[in-house]
Amino acid sequence: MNPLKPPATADKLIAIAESLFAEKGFYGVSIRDLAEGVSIAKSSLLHHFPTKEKLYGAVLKKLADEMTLEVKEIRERFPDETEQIFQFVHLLCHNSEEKPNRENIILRELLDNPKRAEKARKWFFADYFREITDIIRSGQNKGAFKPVNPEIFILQLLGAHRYLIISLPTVKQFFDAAIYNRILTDHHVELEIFVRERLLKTES
Amino acid sequence: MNPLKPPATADKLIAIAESLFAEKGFYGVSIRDLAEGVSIAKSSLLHHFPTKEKLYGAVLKKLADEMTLEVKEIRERFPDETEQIFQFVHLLCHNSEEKPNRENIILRELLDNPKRAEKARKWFFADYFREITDIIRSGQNKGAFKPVNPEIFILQLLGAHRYLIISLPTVKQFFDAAIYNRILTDHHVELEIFVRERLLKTES
DNA sequence: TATCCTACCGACCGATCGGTAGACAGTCAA
DNA sequence: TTGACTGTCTACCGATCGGTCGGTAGGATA
Repeated sequence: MNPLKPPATADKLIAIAESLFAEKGFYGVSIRDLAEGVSIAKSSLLHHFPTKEKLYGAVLKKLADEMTLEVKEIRERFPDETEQIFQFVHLLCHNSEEKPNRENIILRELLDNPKRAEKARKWFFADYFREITDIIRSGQNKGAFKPVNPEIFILQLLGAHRYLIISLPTVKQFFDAAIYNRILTDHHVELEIFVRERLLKTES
Repeated sequence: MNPLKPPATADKLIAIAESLFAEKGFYGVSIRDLAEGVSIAKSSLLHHFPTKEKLYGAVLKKLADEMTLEVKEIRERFPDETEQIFQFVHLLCHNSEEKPNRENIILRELLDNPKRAEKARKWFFADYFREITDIIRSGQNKGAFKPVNPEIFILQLLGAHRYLIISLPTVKQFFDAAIYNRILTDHHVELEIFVRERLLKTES
């Protein structure tokens, strides 16, 4: 709780929870598994996070905060919206290699959220989604982007990326082994082409 | 088991299982829930499907068979690959309204499959995926399609669609209520534009 | 010294999990 | 009429679930 010197145990719990929830989903992981993952007793886990739901929420919040910050940094560092959107595509592809758990957890949350929404759970990724669509709106206001629906465009862009990422372990058998290493780079190029053709008004 | 006169109970179990697994995932549904859903005792369910896994597998097989058949019918009915791929996009959007459970189950299976693959589980949607990518390869052989990677192209197309569909319940708050009814049609149009720009060699 | 707080523990709780065993009624063929 | 088979039931099993309980060690405060 103390932001100056946070106890390492809570952070370790969030880390192992991110990994296990990504792999098996909320119901597929027990708090016993999580406690054993950081070598403490189950009741000690419940001292830090009084319910399993609270720990899951902490994982979502940490992910959402990180991702929102990344987009905000792009918007501050690059003044041009065209540059911003290509940096965002680069960020997507980069993070899928560096932090592969993210895509799994986000998709699981999208699948489960409507059911949990009854309990007045907030959607943790609302700020993140708003930041990205704001890039589109800003570029459209300056006349640089075509008048696509920002939300639909971003959902299709995120979907084209995330679906491929989570499918790779399953469908990689369909790819020739020789070209398998090029899939991610080819995919990255395809996403950039998609952005260029559907969003940019001027061809370079 | 008897194909001539299948007992209605097994079919009802598959139907309720499709609905509940789509909503809550494999671990989020108990065989008690499923049995109660068709008003029989839990042990009666286990008479028809000796394990929960077997029932889940039956659901996946039924979905995969239906979807593969739909694509095959398109390929038989329309000789032109360009027509086939647009019919396929239409099928995607149409089924998301008619059979909304499908997208959820398929995405959950993609998320969980790598873990279950250790048990030598086959991937039920392999034929389906092969049928669609074959459309691309066939069109490329005839010179009608650009030389995109068929698997990457289809994964991006499926992803752009399915991700938006499963996101809608969560993100619809971001859409203006007045245009909410137009989302699915706008999305359909965008998918067609994506296919036209990335796949077709000739512009109409 | 006395008190409080944080982090942790083992033991235990009621509920539910997937799955088994055995009985019973209906159907149908020998 | 008998016997096999099918579909259903109640009762039960050991294991595990998320969570509570009382208590302890140690450091900070007074």
